[in-house]
Amino acid sequence: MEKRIEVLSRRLQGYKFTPQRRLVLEVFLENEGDHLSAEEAYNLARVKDKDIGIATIYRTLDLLEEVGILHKSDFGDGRKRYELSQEGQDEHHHHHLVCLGCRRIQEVEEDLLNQLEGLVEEEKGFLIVDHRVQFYGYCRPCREKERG
Amino acid sequence: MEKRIEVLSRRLQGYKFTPQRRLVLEVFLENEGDHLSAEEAYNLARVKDKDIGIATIYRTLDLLEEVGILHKSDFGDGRKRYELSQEGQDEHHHHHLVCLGCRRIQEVEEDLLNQLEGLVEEEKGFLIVDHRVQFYGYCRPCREKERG
DNA sequence: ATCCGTGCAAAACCTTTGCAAGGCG
DNA sequence: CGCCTTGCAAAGGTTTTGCACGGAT
Repeated sequence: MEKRIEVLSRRLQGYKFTPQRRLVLEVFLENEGDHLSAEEAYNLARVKDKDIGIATIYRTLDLLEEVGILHKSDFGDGRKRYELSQEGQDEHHHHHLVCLGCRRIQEVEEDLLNQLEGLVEEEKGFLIVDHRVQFYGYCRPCREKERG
Repeated sequence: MEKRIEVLSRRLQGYKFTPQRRLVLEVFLENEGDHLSAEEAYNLARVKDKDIGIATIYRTLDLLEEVGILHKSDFGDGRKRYELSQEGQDEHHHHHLVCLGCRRIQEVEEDLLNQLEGLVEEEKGFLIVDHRVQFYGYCRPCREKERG
């Protein structure tokens, strides 16, 4: 954990690695795989530093996204969400499963969209630089609970 | 146009077909294919009725979505957008091209996602009931302007 | 008279910004 | 000192809500 924080913090060259910024980073490392909203990150951070401000959270999220540590998403629930960027991933292939039951978000790895993208570029002359794919439905636990 | 309005208005059974609601419907019919935000719809509606209120627009958009006349989307630009639902379309297959240059949104018809959806359901046990696919990039006019 | 729908203004919600104070080289 | 960062509070942008008025049944 210490090691990972240290490695990630190197991307903050030119910016100070303040206790608050470190704290936000910790929160995301401790909740890896989660897609946290600013408020959620704020609440988690406040457990360790009750004086941290929400504005600092927003500013830190912006910063961490700018340097590529976090990735911002929007699932249409009225707030932006952030997740730890996967190392070595080219930042372009994100598929999310948004459960309409529990609102949990999981990821899918496959990228079968490439052929579709090729078609679109060819037919529409539209140069694709990013895409967003979200599936809405019900995850296995929610489906089982429903049946139960 | 009159005919289409009359047909669509039948879906409002149980609700009054007021002049304001009719006006909002007209705006969407006259701008078919566009993805209008509440404010845009408001401005277009005000041309014909300068006294219409923004709250009425919001309430009407909700209502028209509820009865299936409009479809709501969120392209991550901080406001919800509405488009006329396509007749006979099962409301499930929307692909959008969001131009990062001019912010115009166009649609793609193909649905090559079915196979991907099948895979997801099989592997993750996630029952998909809707999806959102958005491509971000540059449309042909913007690319040509760039080159010029 | 009763509903429902409207317009206005206020509130709500998430996010950003201004600013004075703090931290640290 | 000078610069960056912080926390607070205020402001901003979008959407929702409370409320009294008004029109239609």
